[in-house]
Amino acid sequence: MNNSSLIEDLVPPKKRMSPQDRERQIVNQAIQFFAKHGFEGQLRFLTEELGITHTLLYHYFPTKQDLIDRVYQEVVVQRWKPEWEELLNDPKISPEQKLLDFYIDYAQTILTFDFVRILIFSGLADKVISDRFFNLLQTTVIPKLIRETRRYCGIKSQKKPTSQEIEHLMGLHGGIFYLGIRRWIYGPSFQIDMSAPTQTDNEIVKERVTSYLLAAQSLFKKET
Amino acid sequence: MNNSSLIEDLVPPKKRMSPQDRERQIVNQAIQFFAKHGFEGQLRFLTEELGITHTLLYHYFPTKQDLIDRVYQEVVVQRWKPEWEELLNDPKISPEQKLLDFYIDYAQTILTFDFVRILIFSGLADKVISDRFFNLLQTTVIPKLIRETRRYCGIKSQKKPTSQEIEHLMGLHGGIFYLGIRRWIYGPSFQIDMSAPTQTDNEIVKERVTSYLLAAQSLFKKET
DNA sequence: GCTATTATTTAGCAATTGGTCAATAAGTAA
DNA sequence: TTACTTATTGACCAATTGCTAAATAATAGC
Repeated sequence: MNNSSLIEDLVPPKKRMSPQDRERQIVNQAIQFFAKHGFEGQLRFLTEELGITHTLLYHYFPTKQDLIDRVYQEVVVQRWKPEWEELLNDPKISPEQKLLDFYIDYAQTILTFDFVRILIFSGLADKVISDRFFNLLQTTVIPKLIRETRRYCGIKSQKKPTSQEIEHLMGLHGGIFYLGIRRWIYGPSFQIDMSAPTQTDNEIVKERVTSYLLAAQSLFKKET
Repeated sequence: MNNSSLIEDLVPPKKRMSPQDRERQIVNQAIQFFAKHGFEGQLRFLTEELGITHTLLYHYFPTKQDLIDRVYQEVVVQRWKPEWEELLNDPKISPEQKLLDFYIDYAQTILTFDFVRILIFSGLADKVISDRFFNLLQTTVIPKLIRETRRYCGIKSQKKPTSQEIEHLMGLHGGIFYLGIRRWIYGPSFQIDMSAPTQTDNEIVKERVTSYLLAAQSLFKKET
């Protein structure tokens, strides 16, 4: 009963919360919840974790889809960085440095538990959010990445990317995304022996980008 | 009513089927069904597709889990080819040819709608089947692939694979698996422009393996 | 045709699940 | 204290879902 007891301070306050705080709390928990269980997870379990009744959840999000849409927004849409395009257009940076800087930041941004799993859950189900994300990729950074690859290889062509160039880039792209799949979907069963010294994500990304450029040179230099 | 009419022959017979045929029919449909909707798909919809009552399904598979286990077996476990190990141990084949032959057949084997999606669904959920599959990978082909990579690079070391070697291989492995993710999970939204000439899967795999070996040489030759 | 077997269906149950509505009680301003 | 707003809850609902038991009907063997 005594709200000022020390023990009570360790427990999240059960009193009335301001709508903003409560909504924030719900969304944060929902992100972790849906990333873990998928969008078919039962809302009653989510509210159980939150320590509220499921009725209160419906007060903030009238339908389950409303909550899902909000989670999509926060996890995927808002995570896209417009500065990636600026970086790739910066004339003061060399092609290899651009690719490296981009993929290191890209990897750090998307290789998280909630992003990887929610993107995959979306792809398996309605594809709404994965579509939007990949549209961004295809229309913005991919053409620039290929332009920089050509520049690195000393190719002058202004033609639109060939399927071979895109596929080669997808090899790199997939190799990096696969880090997230191993870590957040397959889980600990597919981890490398941890007793030996392991590389950091940045080191791994760097080696993949370097390998990509090296192979690009030998694949494309004969052309034009 | 006339069972011998030509039209009837085009429609699957609705009569009593032998237990073996019926079971086969159920399993085949269940594979496609679970691959499409995940393991939370409702059995009533599956039986609807089959044109039978859901009660009959329970006659053949007493619980849903029994059916799921059977699907796992057919799609993932039985798809593993023991001859992959033989191929990689064949002394008459060059390292690059081995890697190429292996990954071309591996890609053809696993880059299917049902395999890719069921493996991912499993990884997102209980991980039972993805664990088993990756254990096979880690204990059988991966060490051999790295041994052949070393041989290709002219490295004599007998030490167990380093994390750098494994990670480099994972770059290739992920790049190939990503083909399946793009095709069967993200779907048509992330397909390359089809108006231009595209590469076949075999051509793509070949270029990735070649790139992998080329990069391996420059990554590892300085050692030992 | 007759009968025994069994593939298949009809009817239904208990638990679950997304969602509703009126009642309650914690703050706030007077 | 009192009145008022509203965050929060308890009780409930219709549809769904994995699963069961008894009834039905198609087939094979005699």
